[in-house]
Amino acid sequence: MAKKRGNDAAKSGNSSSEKGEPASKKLKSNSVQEKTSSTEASETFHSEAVTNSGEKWNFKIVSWNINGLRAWLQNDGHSIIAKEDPDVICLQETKCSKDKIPEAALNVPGYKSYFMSAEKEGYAGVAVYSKVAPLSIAYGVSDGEHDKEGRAITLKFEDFYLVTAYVPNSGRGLVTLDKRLNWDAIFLKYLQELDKEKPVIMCGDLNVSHHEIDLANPKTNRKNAGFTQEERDGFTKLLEAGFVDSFRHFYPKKENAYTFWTYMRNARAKNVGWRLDYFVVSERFKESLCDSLIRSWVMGSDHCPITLLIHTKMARSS
Amino acid sequence: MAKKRGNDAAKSGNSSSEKGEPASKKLKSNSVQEKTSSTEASETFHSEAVTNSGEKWNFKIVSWNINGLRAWLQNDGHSIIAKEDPDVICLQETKCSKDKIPEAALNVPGYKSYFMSAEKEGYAGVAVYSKVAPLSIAYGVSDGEHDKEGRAITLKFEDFYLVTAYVPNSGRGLVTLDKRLNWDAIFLKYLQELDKEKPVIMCGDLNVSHHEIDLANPKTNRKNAGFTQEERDGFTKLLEAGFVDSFRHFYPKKENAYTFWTYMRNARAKNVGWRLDYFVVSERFKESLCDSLIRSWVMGSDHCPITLLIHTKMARSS
DNA sequence: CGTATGACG
DNA sequence: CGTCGTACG
Repeated sequence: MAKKRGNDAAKSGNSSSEKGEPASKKLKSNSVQEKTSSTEASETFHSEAVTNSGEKWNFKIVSWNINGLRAWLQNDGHSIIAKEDPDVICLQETKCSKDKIPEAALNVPGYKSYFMSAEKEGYAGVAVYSKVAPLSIAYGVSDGEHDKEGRAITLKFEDFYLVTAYVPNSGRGLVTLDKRLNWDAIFLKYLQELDKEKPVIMCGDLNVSHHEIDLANPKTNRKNAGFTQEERDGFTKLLEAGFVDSFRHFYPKKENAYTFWTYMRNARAKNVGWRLDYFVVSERFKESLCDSLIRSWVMGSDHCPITLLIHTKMARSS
Repeated sequence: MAKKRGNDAAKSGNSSSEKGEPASKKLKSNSVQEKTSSTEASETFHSEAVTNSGEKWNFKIVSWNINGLRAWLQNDGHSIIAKEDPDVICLQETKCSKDKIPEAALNVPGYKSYFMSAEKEGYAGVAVYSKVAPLSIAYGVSDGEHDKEGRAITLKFEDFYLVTAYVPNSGRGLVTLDKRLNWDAIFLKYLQELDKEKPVIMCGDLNVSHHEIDLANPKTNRKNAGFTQEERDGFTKLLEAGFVDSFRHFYPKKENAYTFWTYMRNARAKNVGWRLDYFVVSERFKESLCDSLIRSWVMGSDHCPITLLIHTKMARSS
């Protein structure tokens, strides 16, 4: 039977505490706003977010670039599933061929699991766990070259498509920028095709920080992978095609909000980071959004998980 | 000026405590023999050993397969030099090209250093540190193929040659047994040539356990690298050519005396080991030997160091 | 800096 | 199991 969520998660305090500048987002009148002033994230997974029309969230999606499934398991990254209890969790950079996926990752109680690995050992790879079995599932983006690299999985649900992607990194010295720009074009078309049928929720490591606000050192990274004009333009083009950066939808001016910190130079402790991970949704799906959150305190990878809270009317069983 | 040793090292207790079955070796009458019964090594570097004719040791040589110079430095293997204060220390498997040797290993106060690295990065390689500058030094064994792999250094001293060697491993499935047997023949000739001129002290990782007593699991290793009949025969041939296994000279029946334990299966804690490291000397040099010791408690590699105590009449400065 | 390979032991 | 190398990020 369909289960309502959001309600039962109600507790005192800390809801919406990540919101520096709530924008198009309505806050519940009784929400506690302490800890709201700084850029600090509160270390809770609780939220009472609602849609613009006041419907409480009842479906949660997590996305996380885990930088190696096996290391992530050892680092207890896995525990995010118990803590967030998401309906769907999408993982990028599993770096693990299918036959080497540990039992604990293959069979997660309560979830169906889907994997797409790269041909190259220990490279790229994505995975999805879903409580609800999708109507159908598709691997890749229908491109011979990109699909060798295990970069996308699409789940068709009743009222939306969910696509998770690990977008090609342009590399040191931008040696693979061409591959990346080729992906951007192909991927946009892919999303547009899906969008003709149903609203799309696309999430993952998009390997770009869109604007200066989206990384700690915009000035010095203009020529570096993840902040070249070409990559930024690719993202702009995506939004212009009728999609929305859900985090900026809720927090248009929030600074110091990142999802990736290089392991080098103690960057995470200093919050010298990049926002590379996104939930991007079809324009018309905005009305179903309740919140878009960055779990910046969650360790286990050089990226942190991000969480999307939505209200869906589709039947859900768990 | 020449400095006498052995004497000044005198302390109470624990001398000769490694000796399970003292054989051709004379014990000092006042030596304490507690801890002598078991196979346990006492954790001391002290000794008052003398030659058959009663001359105290005054020259100490250490040999150690360190399994990676840089890791060994990090594991504080380096501290053996302060603890043993050897006149010469020979290292095998430095796994480090010359240009990558850390400063701390290049310049050891009180020692001259000599390195022979393999062409292949991170493979094999040997090194020698000596307080006394040798009369001359030679790298390799005058063989084009073997000498690409950085496997031997020869130091010419007044009254002996010191050769250190890292003998080729025959490999899993004995894939490089041929290379190994080729080495054995070439190396034996090389030693015999030196032996014509002066007595030879040869030390290092010979990658063979000679007899069943020299490894924990002789039955199951008959077909494995380090205990094949061919490798054992090679060692027998070396001894038949007029050389002596100094450890067996002193301890002909001592069991459970090993110098290598695989990192796998907790082998070292269980003393499931192999005696692969040796001091082999010219027959006529026996009269200069004071002791041949295994420092089985010294950590920092999957091998432990071994120590040779000799009496030399050559002038020594320090 | 850290997760992956693969060679070697 | 652990130390190397290289690729990748």
